[in-house]
Amino acid sequence: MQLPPLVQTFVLHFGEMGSRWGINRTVGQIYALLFVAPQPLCADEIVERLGLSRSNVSMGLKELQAWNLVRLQHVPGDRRDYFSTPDDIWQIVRTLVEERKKREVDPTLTLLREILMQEPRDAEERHAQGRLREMHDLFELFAGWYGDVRRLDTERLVQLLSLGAKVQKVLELKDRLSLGGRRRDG
Amino acid sequence: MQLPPLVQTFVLHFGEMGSRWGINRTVGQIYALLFVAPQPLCADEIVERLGLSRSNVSMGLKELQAWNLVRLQHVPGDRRDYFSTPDDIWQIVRTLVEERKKREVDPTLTLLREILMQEPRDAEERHAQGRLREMHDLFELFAGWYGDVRRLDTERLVQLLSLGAKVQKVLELKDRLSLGGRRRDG
DNA sequence: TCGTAATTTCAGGAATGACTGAAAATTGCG
DNA sequence: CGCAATTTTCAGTCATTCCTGAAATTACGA
Repeated sequence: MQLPPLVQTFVLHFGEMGSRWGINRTVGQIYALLFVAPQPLCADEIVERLGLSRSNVSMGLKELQAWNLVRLQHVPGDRRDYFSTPDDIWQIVRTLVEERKKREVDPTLTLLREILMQEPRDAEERHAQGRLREMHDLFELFAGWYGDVRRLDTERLVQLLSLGAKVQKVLELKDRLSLGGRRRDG
Repeated sequence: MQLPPLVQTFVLHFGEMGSRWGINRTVGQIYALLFVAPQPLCADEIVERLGLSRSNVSMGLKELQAWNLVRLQHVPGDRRDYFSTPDDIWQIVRTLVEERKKREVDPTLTLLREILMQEPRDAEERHAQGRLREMHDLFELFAGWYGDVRRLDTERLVQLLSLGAKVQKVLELKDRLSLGGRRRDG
């Protein structure tokens, strides 16, 4: 591995983190390298810097493309593919969350709905359905929140996150101001 | 595997999902089973229902305990340990997020801070630090938001999530009402 | 269309992680 | 304390995933 020490530390850490996230170590390392690179890299450059085989890098890049996490670019007069991550880190976050939702949350919701449609055969199944309904409602709540929030432009999103729980204060203020308005409960 | 069909569907799915999350399939299955069980189960019951070896179940339960995801209980007049998940699903969510933060976010933040303390040796390292500062700030933002929000009681948290981006509307209202107050930009 | 550069595929080997049974350790009771 | 029930540990085996080099395929310019 032929990297500046500072970059190497990060690449190794990110590779390990990747493996705790169902992403394999190599893919994590490739992504980390692209993330900090000042300009797009071609596969051979990645091979050289990370000390992986050419085919491994090819597969890793393919996986990252399947996740929409890297962009493919071309340098004029050069036939090789060059890869980079979006400059805007928020774009990365949005893609990551979107893809994970698509692969994990949505199928789980589908399955939960199917299970909840079934007729319970006995008390045990009835109890299980109750629990799974709780889980279903939880996932729906998160999915709904996310569906809403992802539409915010980044500036407003950051504003919201910066407020944290202080939003609560604003809501209380609102409640006091608009008691005549529509209420959630009742 | 000796389970009601409805439960089996869920257990198998959850096991697969677990393996996309750095949790092994067996541990995922054990957790799923405990989650839907109407009463606490002892290790032998888990062995019987999931068709795993006794030692495998023992290791799985140990891991779940390390994550604070299961509770150990005792039945009077019975020496065996019985395990269950919290009745309150929000307690489960809180634990899960808390543990993942502790194991993944916090160490990453520590590493990023260390990297940012170093003196860059060249333009490449300088650029990498710039990118890593962006990542650091992003993680800090999320960590701060989470640190705030986790203190909310569940009712208020649900209220907040239900609102979704409509919170934005309330914030705009607030801005209009309190123009004399502190402003974020400027 | 040919030739070359670049990329992808894939079968097999390497490494990692999961699972098991047997044995050791622990626990609670008489 | 001694015993039996229960749990845990661990070395070995099994399964899965990862990684590689060689060969096939694709893409492009002349």
